[in-house]
Amino acid sequence: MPLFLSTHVNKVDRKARVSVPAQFRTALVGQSFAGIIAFPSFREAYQAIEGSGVDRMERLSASLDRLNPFSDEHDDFASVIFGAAAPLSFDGDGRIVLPEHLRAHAGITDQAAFVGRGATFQIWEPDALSAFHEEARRRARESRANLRLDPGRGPDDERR
Amino acid sequence: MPLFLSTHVNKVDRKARVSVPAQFRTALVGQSFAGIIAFPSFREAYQAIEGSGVDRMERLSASLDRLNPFSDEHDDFASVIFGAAAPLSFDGDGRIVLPEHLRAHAGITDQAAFVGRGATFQIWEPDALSAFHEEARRRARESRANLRLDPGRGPDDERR
DNA sequence: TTGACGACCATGAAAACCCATGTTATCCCA
DNA sequence: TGGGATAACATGGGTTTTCATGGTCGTCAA
Repeated sequence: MPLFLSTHVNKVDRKARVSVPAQFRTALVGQSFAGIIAFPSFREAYQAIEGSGVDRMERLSASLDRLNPFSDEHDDFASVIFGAAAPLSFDGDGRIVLPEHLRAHAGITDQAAFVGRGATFQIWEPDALSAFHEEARRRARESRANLRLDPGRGPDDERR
Repeated sequence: MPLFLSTHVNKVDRKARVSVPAQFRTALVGQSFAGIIAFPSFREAYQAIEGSGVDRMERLSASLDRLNPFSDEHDDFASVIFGAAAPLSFDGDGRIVLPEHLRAHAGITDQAAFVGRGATFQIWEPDALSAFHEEARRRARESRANLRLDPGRGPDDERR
């Protein structure tokens, strides 16, 4: 299982290519597809791109398919995730091209920040990322304050 | 097992031919039939065309047969699916011909959107797709909670 | 004959591939 | 430990290949 750590900011050239951080690439060796799977995160709070290796997608697909192939339950989900997901293969130098709809979603123009998240990673427009970090820090401070009043909560709890 | 991802909009020419996206075709190499199986989706919510490789149809048939071979339920299901399913073979350039009854069902005239759904895909009239997609996105956000990745879980996996 | 269908060919646009370069990090040896 | 050599990596540009799309010709059947 791959492990994605730390943040790397790379340049997006005029052909919309970006180098995937070497660390991330080595985390992905041995997967059945030499590249990444990317799809727009559908959170309200921010517009980033979610990324992972194919293996994770295959597991996801298999889970959905096995449960009940024709149920309404996962119908929306399948369309939204798989329909918007793009397999982005590495070129000889470990770069991918970011499709227009993904760049638009994340507001990416000439730089992209790869943010490790453990089993997955995200791709951000650098300024949006720092703004988000700022917010996160602020919220973290607040919840630390709340901690005194409400001992059940920690900085992590609002994430899920 | 094939993995169908992203959305491709292709033209339907006056002979009702459409290119099946190259990505989808490569996902299907090695199957016992060089083409796709298509049948009208029997959902209330929308009229699209369901598509997959033969292998999946064979598996579907096998599991139906194994579970409850002589039930009425199975009977209805079998006639609806297999009766309306059409094997559409690729021509030399990877195109298929969309039969009239399928085009009518989905309202397809001069464009067809292939939407990846993991183990299967759908074929839509582009405008109908965007209408549905908007709704689906909204609903998916709300019910994100109850999805779980089957094998190899990590701390992140239950989120989406 | 007409109309549907399959095989084959042509073409423009877009994507994948290959090579070159500067820069940074890493290694090795004095 | 310093400093030069070397390898790894991010980045830019050009070139070839793939792909979607349109068309024509021939065949078989209604």
